[in-house]
Amino acid sequence: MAVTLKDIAAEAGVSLMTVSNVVNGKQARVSAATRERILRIVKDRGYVPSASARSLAAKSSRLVGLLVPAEDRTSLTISPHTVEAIGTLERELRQLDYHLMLRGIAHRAEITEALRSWQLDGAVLLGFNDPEIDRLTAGVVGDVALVAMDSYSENPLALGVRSDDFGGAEQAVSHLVALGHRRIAFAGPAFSATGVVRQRFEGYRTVLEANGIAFDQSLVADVETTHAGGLAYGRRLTRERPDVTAVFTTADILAIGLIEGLAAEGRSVPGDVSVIGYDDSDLAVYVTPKLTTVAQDLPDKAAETVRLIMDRLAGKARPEHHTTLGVRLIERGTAAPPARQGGGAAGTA
Amino acid sequence: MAVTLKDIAAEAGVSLMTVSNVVNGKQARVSAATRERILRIVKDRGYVPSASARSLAAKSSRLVGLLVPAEDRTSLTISPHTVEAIGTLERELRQLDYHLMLRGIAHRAEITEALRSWQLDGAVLLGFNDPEIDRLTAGVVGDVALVAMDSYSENPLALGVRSDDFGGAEQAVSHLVALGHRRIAFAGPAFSATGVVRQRFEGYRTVLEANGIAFDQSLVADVETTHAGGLAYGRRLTRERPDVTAVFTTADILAIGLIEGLAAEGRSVPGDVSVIGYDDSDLAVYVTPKLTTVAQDLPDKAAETVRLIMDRLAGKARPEHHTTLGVRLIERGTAAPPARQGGGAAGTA
DNA sequence: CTGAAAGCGCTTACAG
DNA sequence: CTGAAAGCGCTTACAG
Repeated sequence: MAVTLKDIAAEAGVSLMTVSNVVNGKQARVSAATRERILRIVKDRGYVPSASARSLAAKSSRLVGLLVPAEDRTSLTISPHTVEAIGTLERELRQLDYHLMLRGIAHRAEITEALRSWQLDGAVLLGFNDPEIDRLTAGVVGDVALVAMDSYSENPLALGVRSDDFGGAEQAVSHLVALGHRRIAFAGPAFSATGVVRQRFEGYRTVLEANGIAFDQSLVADVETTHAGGLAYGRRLTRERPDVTAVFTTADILAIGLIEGLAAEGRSVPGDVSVIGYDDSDLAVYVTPKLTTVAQDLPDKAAETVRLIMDRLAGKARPEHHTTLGVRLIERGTAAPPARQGGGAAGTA
Repeated sequence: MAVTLKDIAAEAGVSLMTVSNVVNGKQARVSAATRERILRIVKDRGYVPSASARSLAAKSSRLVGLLVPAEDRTSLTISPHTVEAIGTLERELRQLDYHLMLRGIAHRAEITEALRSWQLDGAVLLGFNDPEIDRLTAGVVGDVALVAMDSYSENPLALGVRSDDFGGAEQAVSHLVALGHRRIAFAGPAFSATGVVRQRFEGYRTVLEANGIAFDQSLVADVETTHAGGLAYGRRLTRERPDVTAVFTTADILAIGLIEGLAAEGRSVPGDVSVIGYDDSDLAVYVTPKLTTVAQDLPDKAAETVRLIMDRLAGKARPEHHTTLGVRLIERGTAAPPARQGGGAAGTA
């Protein structure tokens, strides 16, 4: 078997405890000489502490879960925009000597199971919507340090970290208005009373109002956050609302599909229609023209998430409010003045 | 604290052991009546077994590591093409009641550490290159069930699962030759004697030879697998080798950058130059024209990876050979006959 | 500054 | 079919 604390203790001629203290860096409790000798042996023998023994004996597992919704027999849907978060989460945790367990959640009970079975110190909820988070009770999550990314739930059991979705929408739509657009559509997935998409919608509506543009419910489109969703919407929009000169979307991928759908109907971007995306994913610069979009700092969001978890673990009080990170509009090539507004592109070039 | 085996045993009036047997489904050892009674209580009390206690006592942790190379202070580089694999890996494992631990590896010693500290039953190596895998010794990895994805290493310590890279290149380059191309470049990252890129290169070279096309070393370009890498290469290629009419690339992202670089120099795809990508990532259909590319079945690869690990855990003999999965060329819009070959596009339209 | 004891929640032989 | 004992490798009080 692998070498254990006992082996090291025997070789060093000290007790288990002393080795344990040294390994865990409780310096004050061991003389420098002893410490160095033990560290030598630990290194020579290639001792690696047993995490399961440690979790069992201590109250801490040094394990954080990354919980992601998943259909039962289905793979995790990891959107391109969450991938980046995963990598950063892992790094931040690794640097603090924590480990990341990735777990798909098909039923709510699996949250409890994941948390309890591995005695997770904390967990981040990625991709759950607000109603799901609202429903979390102490019975389900115990008192694990929980952080929900992109949540607007007021459930005190799960701290929220998100970016300024309302402000992002404001920036995007203001930009469109400043360019001269008046008939601006909103395209995103169905939303409820709360959540990321709702916030962006409110930002959109607020800017319209502030600029004296009447809100038109028929300009709000329920579009799935996929390329196909955007594409279908682009065609539909051309047929049903050729008067629309700009669209604010809730995701780059949707915006890119939209642009293709528009093109399929002979309408160019930004010549005939301006389009603004959201996320500033890598994709945004791979397409032509490059996408004007709202950028959020994912690494920053992930780092903040880890910080919140660590604060909670360190026994700090729960913060009063959610954490909101800034966003900014990245102007590229898909938003322009409504020069040739209306009609198809075919005869206008 | 949470409810334990002991609590259940007490409530059911049986021994710890009996509950343990029931929970672990060792049916033969407990009467049906007792079993049902225990199961009831387990459910009512919401008992969740402690994974750390179990790993400590048993020889199995039911934990599989996903080890990914990572610079020290850097996030994991999760290429879009590996993301899909992660999701599928998680699902397959979850269905078998295993868990996935995601771990970035900065130094080789961290592999040992990850494996030993959590007593991982198995691990998949994702994104390591062949020389790194060659260097793995029993001292580093013990006898954990190890599977390296996309590896051509002959190291018996890490079984390999990959797709038919040689064949994929053959299909792509044959297609180009059939279209009438003779000056076909190869663009991919630097490669050594073995590995994925080397295989694709050999496939490329083999097809050229089979068709009586002299191999030209100056047509083999060392290009980083990024959009920027492809873009720079596109510009360079136009200036230095305007006679090239087709490029076979080792990644979609590189191909997309290449197309943009070509366009920046006034050359169109596929009008002036044909381009074939690799991976059939989502990206491939987001760009215009849609990318002709070689598709590999990532979910299948992930499933096969899990199967190999489980076989090893079940004590089956190590397979004789690596597992190789099929690939296929997806013809879309970036490969066409070399109609207007040579020169820039500006005056040829 | 260092140590002996108890215990974390399980499973593994081994008895009956 | 069921149980009492030992032990997995640690940490946590508590003594000295």
